[in-house]
Amino acid sequence: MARRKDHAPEELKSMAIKAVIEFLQEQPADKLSLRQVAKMVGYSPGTLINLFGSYAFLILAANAHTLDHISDQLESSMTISDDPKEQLRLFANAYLTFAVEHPYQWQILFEHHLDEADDIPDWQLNRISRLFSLLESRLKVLNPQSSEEERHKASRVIWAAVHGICTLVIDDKLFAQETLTGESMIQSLLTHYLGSWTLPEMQS
Amino acid sequence: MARRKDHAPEELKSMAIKAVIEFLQEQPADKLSLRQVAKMVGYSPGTLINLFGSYAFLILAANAHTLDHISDQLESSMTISDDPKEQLRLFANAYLTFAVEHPYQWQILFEHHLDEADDIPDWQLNRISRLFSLLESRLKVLNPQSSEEERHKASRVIWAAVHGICTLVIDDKLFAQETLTGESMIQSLLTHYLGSWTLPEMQS
DNA sequence: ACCTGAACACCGTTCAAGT
DNA sequence: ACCTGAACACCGTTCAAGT
Repeated sequence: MARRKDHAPEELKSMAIKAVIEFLQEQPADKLSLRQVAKMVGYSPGTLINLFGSYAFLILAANAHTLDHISDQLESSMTISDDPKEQLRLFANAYLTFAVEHPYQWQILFEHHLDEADDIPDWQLNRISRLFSLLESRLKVLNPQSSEEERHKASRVIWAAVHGICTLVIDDKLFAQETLTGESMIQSLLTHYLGSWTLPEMQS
Repeated sequence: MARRKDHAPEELKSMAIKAVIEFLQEQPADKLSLRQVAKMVGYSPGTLINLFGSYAFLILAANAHTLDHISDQLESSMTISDDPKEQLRLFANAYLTFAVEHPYQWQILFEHHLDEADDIPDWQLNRISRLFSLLESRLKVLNPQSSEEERHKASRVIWAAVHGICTLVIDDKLFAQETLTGESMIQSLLTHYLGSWTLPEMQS
């Protein structure tokens, strides 16, 4: 008794993505399944596979949505201040805030490993490189004498460090005293790393 | 036709753990399954569940093994030098090296989230806090005036940062030029963070 | 053209039955 | 006492059949 629902493909796609993200607000990724999502949107599992190609690609589409959301938040967080140092702090804290408030949604963004065959989609590359550009431009204001290569490296070191702080804070794997918050770690990281990096005789 | 194999429980346990780790040298965690492990050791899935309690606890036991292995490597890496700065660099690089050489085994160590109900086992707490102590003692040599709280924080910032570098290097999510290696990122991190952190007027 | 529902090959877990 | 094998309730994916 196959019954045609009146949803355009694109409409159904965004419904499925929305369902995934909704689910991840309360339950971890390993509790999620294609059949669950299908039930949520009122279609059969096969239909979703027809639409997205596979369950893995559905997750990938949801991750695209998440990444858009995050980059919007990060960009707008920067507008609060004009001081480049403060902007970097806001940037990093906005990232931490998202991770803490949506841990399961954030985790699946990095724990969903697609098969090595298919490469990273373009949209992801563009989003990320835009965020790195923002970091690099703030670094240039902080240290105009720095080379492009130095800023390239520094932006990635900072981003990886902030990312690591978020990961371990969420998983509670820091075995730290309660006084040690993610924010104060970011503060420490930026203060000291940038403190040295912006010195005139800075190198590498 | 149930046939009793002549393996003591502890023997079978270590066989299963070994099988898990062997598997993860070549295939990612999501390809692994209890039934696979059972086949490898020549027992039924139910037997392994009887032994470990669940599949999740089998993975946890394998992770305990991995953590032992890593902490051994980290500790011995430090003995190569007497310079505390160099020791920290060796420490971090040993961590990176393990992650790069055993990516799937390393990933499952952090991507295996047990249910929030059961807490972190003691062995893990001990192993990790020992590694943090090592970091903190090197920091004390570098900056004897620092307070215990400052070293507590700095050790966690450095560890989280190095961890983040490893994560993103393995997943190739840095969108970096080929000249930018994990080692050079660690170098940059330690040089600049410690450069500022060891200054006399250091604070927080 | 679009969608379903049954089938397939998996999965972790349980437990009565075998030795 | 120890282990198995069938059963159970899941899973992603495929595809002939329905509308």
